[in-house]
Amino acid sequence: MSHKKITITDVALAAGVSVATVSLVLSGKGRISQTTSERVNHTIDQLGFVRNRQASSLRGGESGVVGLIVRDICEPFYAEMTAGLGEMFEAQGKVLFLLQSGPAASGLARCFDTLLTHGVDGIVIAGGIHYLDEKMRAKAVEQGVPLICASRSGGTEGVDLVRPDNMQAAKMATEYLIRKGHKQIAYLGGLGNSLTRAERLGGFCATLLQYGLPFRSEWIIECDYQHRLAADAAEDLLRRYPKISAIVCHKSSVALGAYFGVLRTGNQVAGGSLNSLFQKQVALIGIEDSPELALTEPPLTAVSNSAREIGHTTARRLLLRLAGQNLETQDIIIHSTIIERGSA
Amino acid sequence: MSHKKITITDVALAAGVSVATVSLVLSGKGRISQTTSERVNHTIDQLGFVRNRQASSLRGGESGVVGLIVRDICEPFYAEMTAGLGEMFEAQGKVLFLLQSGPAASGLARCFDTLLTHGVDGIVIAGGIHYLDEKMRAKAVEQGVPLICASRSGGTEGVDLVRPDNMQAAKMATEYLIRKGHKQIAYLGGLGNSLTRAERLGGFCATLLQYGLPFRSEWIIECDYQHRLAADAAEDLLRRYPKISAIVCHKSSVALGAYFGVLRTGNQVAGGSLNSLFQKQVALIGIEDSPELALTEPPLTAVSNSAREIGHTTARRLLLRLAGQNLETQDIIIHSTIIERGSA
DNA sequence: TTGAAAGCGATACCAA
DNA sequence: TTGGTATCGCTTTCAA
Repeated sequence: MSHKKITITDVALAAGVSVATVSLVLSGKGRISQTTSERVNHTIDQLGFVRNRQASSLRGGESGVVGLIVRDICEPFYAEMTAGLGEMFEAQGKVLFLLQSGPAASGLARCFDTLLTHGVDGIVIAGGIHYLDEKMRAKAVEQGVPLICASRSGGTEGVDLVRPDNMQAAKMATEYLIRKGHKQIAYLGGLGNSLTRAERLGGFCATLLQYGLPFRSEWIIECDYQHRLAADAAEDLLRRYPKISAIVCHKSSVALGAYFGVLRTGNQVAGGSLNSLFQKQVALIGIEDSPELALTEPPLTAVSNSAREIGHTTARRLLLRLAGQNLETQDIIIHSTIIERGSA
Repeated sequence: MSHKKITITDVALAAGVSVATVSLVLSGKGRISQTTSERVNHTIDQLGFVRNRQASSLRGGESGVVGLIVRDICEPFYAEMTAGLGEMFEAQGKVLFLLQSGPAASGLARCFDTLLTHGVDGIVIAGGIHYLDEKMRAKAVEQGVPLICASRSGGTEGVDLVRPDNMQAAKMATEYLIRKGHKQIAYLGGLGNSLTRAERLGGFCATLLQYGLPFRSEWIIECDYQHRLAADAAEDLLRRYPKISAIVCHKSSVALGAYFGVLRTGNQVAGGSLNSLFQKQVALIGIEDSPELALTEPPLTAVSNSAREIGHTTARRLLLRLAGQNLETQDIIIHSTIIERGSA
């Protein structure tokens, strides 16, 4: 018993005007008299008419849909970036297709085709952008669909890219520790094949050099996303090199892990009240913030991840392209700020 | 210089067949000879043709699009549920519209209209479902668009709902503590107006009664999402009622906060090695797991949030409805499991 | 200011 | 097994 769907024809009939008029009222384009406009609008919500965007975009206009391909929406960074994107687009009356590419290369290509077939106006690729190949690029150009990447690390050719300034973030973190008087600083976390990590390490090392501090490669420790390993690694590092007085943590989960690692060594995390003069204090700072870091005692200072801002900026950039602007491809770098919480 | 878009007409022309034939090849419906089929397929990817789904769904078919309205994608629970939904739908060749309704009631209605206008085949509402009113319900029915809710707590009428079993989750958590020998158990976290909390409290109280344990309303403490407050609340609670030996935590962030609260009182969290016989041990258990809970020393036991499974189940249910099954509206309840980590 | 009519790209029915 | 063609709902000239 599905009530026959209401179309502009029905509206036109009921309002006693032509379909063309209804269409004009809908889009607010032609000059329509006050009275007609009101009458049409009235019949529209009397009949419960909903405009069919598929039909309108078929005829010529935009679809009002942008596609987002994200590797894994569960990663807080991408979740927040997605939220930022969504906010911005929804404010423009656009809506987001969300596809998850997963870890495999084939995922991206599959998502890409799906989006094209659905007639999106533009595509945002977030994460896993190294899988973006020339073939996809070409296809996007051919279809006239602008492409833009948002990622945690750099490295694409001929495509707009919005990303955090990993180097600057690490620099800020390191300088923060140095200004607090630390001279023996280690870097903990991330895996060797991570581009993001490479960039952050760059900032870390450069800052040490800049301040004339020693750089020791044994103080740069890999450890993967499993929290517990970060704690182990921190503990091990501190036991082996008791001189270390501060650690730059590759990401927030590592910072949290390191926090527990420090406690296990019997030392204190710097910033809290000094309970004992016999305990050494180790300072921690995280790159990429997360709410959990506010929780420890003392709470941990971190560098913001700027995920939401990256989302906003990406959306704005894509909107420019959609507006038909002919722009050079560009890397847009979003800076981070320090979120000081009292650890030092 | 946008290359004119390739349509099936172009393909038909190039392959020397009719558009009807191409369409049949595309959908694999009519019986087409091997040779023709191959020739068509060949020209298709020679010309780089991409099928326009807007056009096909206009004519009659499904759009292959499902709308998802989520209050805030940044909440890990909903992020993971979204991931589960996406996986399932993508496996069926469907794609997800993601809209964020935000905290306001108006948000839901706006998202809802947007989705209808875009011609989605079905709609999933995740979170904020108490804003779902009769008007929207009616509109969905009128448009023939199945509606389904996925949420953390119950309470809708006439709409399919997939949700966790909050009561059972709290029951499990409480029983877990009781079996470890605890008799003085408190409940910490959540706000009074939360339905989810009400359900969990129900399970908590029922279990206490069932085991003949005392139920004291002063041991049921509200505290909001700010982590730090959870620590304060736990500390305060334990100082005021030193008899309390275990706490059921409303969610994972509260559990983490409570962990620090316990430490501040000078007590130990149960499960670790006994450092001192003079310290009391307080057991913690979280409802809704999160990776951070594996991090503390000792790691915290929790009840799984089953977010991904809720996503899967919701998707399956909607797919049934899309397949035209005429089903009774139903509440589907997903059970939780204990993730034991050694705290007790 | 409004109306009539020609498509947009794909589908599906009816013929051939 | 294939080909013509009306049709989906809407936009957009061009006339009235």
